[in-house]
Amino acid sequence: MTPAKGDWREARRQGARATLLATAWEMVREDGLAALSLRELARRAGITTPTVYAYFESKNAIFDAMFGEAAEAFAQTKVEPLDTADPHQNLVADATRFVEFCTSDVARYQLLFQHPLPGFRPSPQSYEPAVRAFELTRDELARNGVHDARHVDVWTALMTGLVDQQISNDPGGDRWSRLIDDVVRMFLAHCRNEP
Amino acid sequence: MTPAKGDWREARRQGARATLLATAWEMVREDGLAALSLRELARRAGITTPTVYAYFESKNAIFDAMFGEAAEAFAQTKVEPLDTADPHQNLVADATRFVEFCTSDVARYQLLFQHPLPGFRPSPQSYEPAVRAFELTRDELARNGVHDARHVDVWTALMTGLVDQQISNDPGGDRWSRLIDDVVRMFLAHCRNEP
DNA sequence: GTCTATAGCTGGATAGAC
DNA sequence: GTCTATCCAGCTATAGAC
Repeated sequence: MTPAKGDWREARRQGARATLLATAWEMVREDGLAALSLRELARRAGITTPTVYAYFESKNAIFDAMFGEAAEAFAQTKVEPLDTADPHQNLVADATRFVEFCTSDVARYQLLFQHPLPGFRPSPQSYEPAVRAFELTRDELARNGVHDARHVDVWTALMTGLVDQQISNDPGGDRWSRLIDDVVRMFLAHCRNEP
Repeated sequence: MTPAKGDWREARRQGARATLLATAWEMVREDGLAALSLRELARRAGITTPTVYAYFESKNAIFDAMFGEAAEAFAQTKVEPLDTADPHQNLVADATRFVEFCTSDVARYQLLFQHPLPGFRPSPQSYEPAVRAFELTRDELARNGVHDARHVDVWTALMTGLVDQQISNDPGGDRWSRLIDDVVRMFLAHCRNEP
């Protein structure tokens, strides 16, 4: 058994890590992923730059931890059960959650689904929750009778397209997110007609 | 009338500018937009850093000129006439050109349609060809009986989604670009059913 | 674990000679 | 227009005292 003293230390350590990550999220939300600097991160957290290295071995280790948090948050959006017994309505709800998840934190979306950081690849551990979450979307589509891999790809393109246009051309608005209903109807009609 | 000597000088100057821009495109294609550095640009072009400032007043001026070239190239994809008399087939051809244009040069696509450079806004002159080109897509949709603004937004989301997934998850392949046919059929059927 | 100090690099931009 | 030389700022990361 680990002694209690060690637990305290470890808890303190994890708390400090969490504080740094929260501060890092603040920064990338304000100025984009590329603008994360360890100096500014340390300054905001009230420590000095070298101390950051007591908690993360490199800048990429910070991004990896952030990626892990983002993937976990994404997986979390899938566990709360959808409300209705109607598969169509559940798919709409799933899409709504997805678009909301992405547009509510653009930096998180970019870190998770685009690859805007040259030289950074998430570790398998950080990546795993995202894969798990994607499987659940496949299940949701299957309950709507959508099994064809091509149709699944059309679905991901549709979701990404709505998010991308919303972020790029109407940030903070709902010009594209309000189209979810139409788009789901269009998609399911298409899959039914061309199985 | 401008004397011939001035014309030579001006032509030389424009040629040097063009060389620098071509080199800049090379660099951003290799390493992304954020990786453009004036030192490296000068090195590759065989001049020194201060000389770059003889042709562009700042780094953002270079990005603006690149944006202008990208917008002009985009407009150019719209002027070659589409082949058939069938509006549906023309829309497919238009979509194919668009996806090809975007996926064949990711950096150009990002510069033109996403906004990945904090602090950079294209000048109106550079932006104008892109607006012109978008109007032509609206016309193409109108010839297919699509007039509703919501439907136009669904169209742009579809195109962006295909491009985005193709770039992010199958670079160099055709996993999403080959879905254009299906997607256009899906879209037009939807617009016909819900006018 | 936290600090001071600093190495070592890269960046955009400018001064001034030629 | 082109150069050398330089300024000033930013960055990641490390050494070593405490």
